[in-house]
Amino acid sequence: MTSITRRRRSKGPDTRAAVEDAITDAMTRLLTSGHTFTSVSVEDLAKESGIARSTFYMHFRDKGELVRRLMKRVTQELVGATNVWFEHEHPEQRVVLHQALKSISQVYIKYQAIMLAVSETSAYDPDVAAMFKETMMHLMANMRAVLKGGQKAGWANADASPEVADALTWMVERCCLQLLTVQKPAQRERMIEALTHVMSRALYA
Amino acid sequence: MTSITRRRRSKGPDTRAAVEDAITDAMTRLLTSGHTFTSVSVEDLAKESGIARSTFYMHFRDKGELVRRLMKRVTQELVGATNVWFEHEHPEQRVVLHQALKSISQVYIKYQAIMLAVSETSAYDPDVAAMFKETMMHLMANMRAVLKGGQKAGWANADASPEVADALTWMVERCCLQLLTVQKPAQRERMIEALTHVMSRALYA
DNA sequence: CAACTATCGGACACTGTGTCCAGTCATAAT
DNA sequence: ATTATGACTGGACACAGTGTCCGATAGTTG
Repeated sequence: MTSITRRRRSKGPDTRAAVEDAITDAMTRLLTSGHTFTSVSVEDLAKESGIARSTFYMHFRDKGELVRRLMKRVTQELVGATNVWFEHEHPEQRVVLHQALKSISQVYIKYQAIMLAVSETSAYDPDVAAMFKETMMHLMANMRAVLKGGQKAGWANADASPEVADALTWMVERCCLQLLTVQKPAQRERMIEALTHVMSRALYA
Repeated sequence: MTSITRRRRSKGPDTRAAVEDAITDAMTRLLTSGHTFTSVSVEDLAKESGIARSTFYMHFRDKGELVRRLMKRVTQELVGATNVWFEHEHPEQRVVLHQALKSISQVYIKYQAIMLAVSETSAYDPDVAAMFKETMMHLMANMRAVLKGGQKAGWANADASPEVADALTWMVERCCLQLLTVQKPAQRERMIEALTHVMSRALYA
């Protein structure tokens, strides 16, 4: 399949990717400049991308697919950030947890336009919602695993149920989103510290 | 103002309220039967309410205003539920906290159609978002006050910052929403217990 | 009975969506 | 150099939904 798709008949070396980058870049630009994802029409997007409206539909089924693809890019990086903690040899150290939460928040900040678009869209687009849910499930599973491992190793609180891991995961997600509405780095740091506090208290024995 | 509005010229004793109840009831019915708020058009709603589409606009500026009014009803009850804890003489008792969280979750369950509609709409409707934010601000302020009071009284963890209160508030909100997708009472109880665990650990000295 | 007014029901202009297709044009194959 | 290819254009289309407006209808009140 790939080779067929990539046989670059006509046009430049990698037109397909180039156009799609132009579109995703345009969307990111529009979101960054204050527009809501919902408020950006396909026509707006086409204009900003410098393409015809119908061309958009040659690359994406609808606006939802655009978000889904943007999300895919971010998800990997987000999971990577969580692994700072999940796969660390010493997850029982508070500094490690704090650093992981900082990394996670940095992913949110780096891709804030996308993160906000995802949380906006997943509220009403079933496909985006499913994808978002899947990511959350993945993170919750990891969190549960760390907790279980910690309980075996003795550093984690034996009273903490798997549902505690779920609750903490949701908390981190929501708070990172809230973090984006805050500008001052000092305030952001305070919020990360608060997350560290709640998590370490809930999990550590 | 009220007396002017209530001068019931024409039609039954309280036609205005009656029609609006018919509309809100119809929306609740449609949401409960599986429709998304976004997927319900004003025409659908009018049909279900047994009124003309144009009549809807005599009572509500748009669908957003309908949500806002539904939300208003619930907010009071929700705040009431939180006061089980906020205004209790002994907020340091774990059972009191647990009971408060149970009350909160029960409000979410009772009005689940509305809660889901609000969280769906506030993602893209600025007015609904503002209203939702206001409620959250209110709850966070209360949570901060309890924490501060507890620190003075000595039962609360001195290390817990005001941001900890904020994080916990967001956690409870998100988790109660998630609670609605769970059917089994036992699982719901486990989730409430998890919230109790995290909160008591984070706050109590 | 007459005045009032909420509701009806249909028309209107508008915005946005997703599909389709004939025409253009740069490129790759011959 | 010529031709075939296929991505892109740009405009038209049908469709769904929104919010406004208005004449007609019908029930209530004085």
